[in-house]
Order: sequence, then structure tokens, then C-alpha cells
Amino acid sequence: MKNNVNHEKNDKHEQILRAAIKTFARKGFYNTRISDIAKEANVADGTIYLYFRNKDILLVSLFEESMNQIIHMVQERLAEIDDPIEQLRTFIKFHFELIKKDKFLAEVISVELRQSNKFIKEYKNIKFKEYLNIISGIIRNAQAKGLVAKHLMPGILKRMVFGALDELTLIWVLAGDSKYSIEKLSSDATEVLMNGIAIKK
Amino acid sequence: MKNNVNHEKNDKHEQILRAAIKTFARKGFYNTRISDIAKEANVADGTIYLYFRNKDILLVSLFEESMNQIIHMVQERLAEIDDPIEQLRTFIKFHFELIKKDKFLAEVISVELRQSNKFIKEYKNIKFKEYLNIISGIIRNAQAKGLVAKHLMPGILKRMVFGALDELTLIWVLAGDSKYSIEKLSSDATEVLMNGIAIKK
DNA sequence: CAATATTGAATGAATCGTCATTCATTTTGA
DNA sequence: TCAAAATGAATGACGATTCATTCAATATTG
Repeated sequence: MKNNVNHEKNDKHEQILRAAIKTFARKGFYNTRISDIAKEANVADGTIYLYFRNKDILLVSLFEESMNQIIHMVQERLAEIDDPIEQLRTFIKFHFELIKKDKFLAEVISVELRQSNKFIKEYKNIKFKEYLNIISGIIRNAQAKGLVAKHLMPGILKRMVFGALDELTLIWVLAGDSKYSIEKLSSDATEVLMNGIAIKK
Repeated sequence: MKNNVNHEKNDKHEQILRAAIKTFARKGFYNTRISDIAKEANVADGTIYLYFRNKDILLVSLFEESMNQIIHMVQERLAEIDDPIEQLRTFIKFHFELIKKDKFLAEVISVELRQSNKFIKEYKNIKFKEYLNIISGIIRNAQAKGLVAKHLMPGILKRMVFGALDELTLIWVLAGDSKYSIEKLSSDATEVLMNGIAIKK
């Protein structure tokens, strides 16, 4: 069974990233030791430096690669929809599907993104901005069609939407939670945000 | 005798806390050295340990004491108002007044609270929960008066409100005041949240 | 085909700088 | 005068990063 592992999932890069996500989620970036990640990934400490320049870059790569995938997926879903109001509804739905699918990643993004954005110099955070701009894009379209009041600024609304969703993400990933189901979070969030943003007909 | 709380008018205690807020805001908790705070406060490194058991406790004290004051102030303001809808409006207004008044503190709370909540074991975060429960309290009253739909859960709404406000706080403290004024943030936030939560008459 | 050489991925112990915290000493002020 | 407050140099622990070495896979040779 040890013949040729090269065709197997011996992708160390991926293996280390997954271990990092899991460990950062459990202990937080600053309380995680490289040796913790190495142990979780079943590689030597030094191996991590063959794939990532340093600890900061490991976190940044994690964000970048994840956001890339997420952006791609959500764009795909939105492309099928014409009505901006329906797009916004879908965006919210999609958000909760994502956090359900990868709880550890959701936790790392929710808890560590602010810090890293502010304190890791290498990180310009383009991908995250791109993600937020999907929301403001939808809102601009809605405004053009008279579905959202024109005096509300898309740059502010996108942050409110993200902030609300992100805070709900947090209670779900931290509490584990028997208290609120993803479905209830999703439906309450959708109702409040749609009512708040779209013009009532 | 020397260490904790109730020597209200202790100059150094306050002096160190202010320096800590300023320094944490600039460099983040984990990138701040005790010696940085000492320098900012014009005291010796060791002096800080006469007032705070360790670095973690310094951050926790900062949260607790600030939240105490904030809770007290907001309760006072809300007490003058009967209508829960007006209370919610006032809560939002008050939030932005606060961040305008103490930008550094707003930044520290917004950026560091999640981390500390999750990773500092000593910290049970009672005060922050109390703050959030002011919001859910208002919403429960509104529901009792038929002003907010009963099927929306106050525990979810309080988080959405806080999340939205917190995210707007973040763009203001990080970007400086250039792009959006506090007043515009406040008015857009109020409009969206009130429309989202209150039943349209 | 076997023997040998080359390659580069992986290892993990050792290094080295960085602080949080301590405490012997000094300063303050009642 | 002396207890409390303040100081800041010294300590000790920790942990990111390095790099000499190992090892397995593949290539070369005769």
C-alpha cells in the first residue's frame, strides 16, 4: 500500500491549510503554535515553511484561497437570477449554506479577519472587498430598478448586511448551537434585511 | 489593597487604561508590548502590574469598566422614553454618539472583543451580554405592543442590530471620517433597521 | 537488470530574539 | 522616619524560524 502515494491526496499544501483552519478555529491565530498545526497536519514543523513563507502568510493564504472559491460559487448562483431582490435573498441563503458546510472556516473568517486585515502588513484584503462588492452591486442594480431607495448608500448597506450575517455566523459557530437553527437564523435574517432594504410595494 | 476596582479616583489606574486603549487601538492587543503601554502612560513597566494582574486582565478590565459606563448611560437615556420603537431609534443614535466621542475605545471593542471573548479564559463577558440584552429587551416590549412581528426572535434580532452597527463602527474608525460621516451612517442604519424590524403601519 | 548516483522533499532539534513578569532597590510624601 | 508606591534591569520561558541531515524516489550507468 505504500507504493506510489503521489497520485493519492498527498497534497501537503491543502493538508496544511485544513489543519491550520481547524487549529486557528480552536485556539485562535495568536495562540496557535506552528507546531500545533504541524501535529494536526501530520507533518514536521519545518515542512510548513516549504509551503508558506511564515505564519502570517499562512493565515493570509487561507483567507485568499477560501474567498476565491466562495466568490466563484456565489457569482455562479447569482448569475441565474435576474431580479436584484431575489439575488439578495439568494445571497443571504447562500451565506448560511456556506457556514453550515464549513464551520471551522466560518469561525476563522469571522473571528480573525478583522485582526489580520488591520495588523498583517502583507495583507491588502482585496478578496474580501470583492466579496462585499457583490452585495453593493446587487443593491445598485436594485436602485436602478426603483426597488431600493436611492438615498441609501450601497457602501453602507453592504456593510450592514455583512455585519448582520457575520454576527449571526458568530453565535452559531461559537455556541454550537442548539439554541437557533441555521434555518431560523437564515429566515429571520432574510426577513429583516429584505424588509429593511427593499421598498415595500 | 492596591490592586482592584473601587479606588475610583486613582490617577494611575485611569492613566494606564487610557494608554492601553490608545495603544491597543493602534497596534492590536497581541502586537502591543507592556512596555509600549508603559511608555504611553509615562510609567515604568512594573507599575502596570501594581494595577493589573497581567496583560489579559488589563484588556478585560478595559472592557468591563467601559461597558459599565456605556450601559449606565444608555439605560439613562432609554428610561426617558416609553415607546419601544423610539427607544430602538435612540439606541442606534446613542451608539454613533459614543463612537464619535471615543474613537480609540470603539476601535478596541470592535476589533478585539471577539478574540478576547473566545480566548481569554478569565473573561466571561457578562457586561457585553448585558449590553446586547438591552436591545432584546426593547424588542420584547415592542412585540408585546404589537409593534414587531412576534415570530422574529429577540435573541437573533439583537445580534443583527449589533452586528450591523458594529460593522459600520469599523468602517468609520478604520477609514477615518473621510468617506461616510457619522451622521450618514447613523441615518442609513436607523432607516434600514427600523424598516426591517418594526411593523409598517 | 542491478548497482550506484542524484535530487529534492521532509524532518525536527537547535538557535536566537522577544517579551511578560518579577523583585531588589529607590523615591515619595505623610 | 518609614511604609507605600514606583522603578526598570534581570530573568526565564516560549516559540517562530532555520538548516544540517535523512530518506525515498527516480535517473544513470555498465
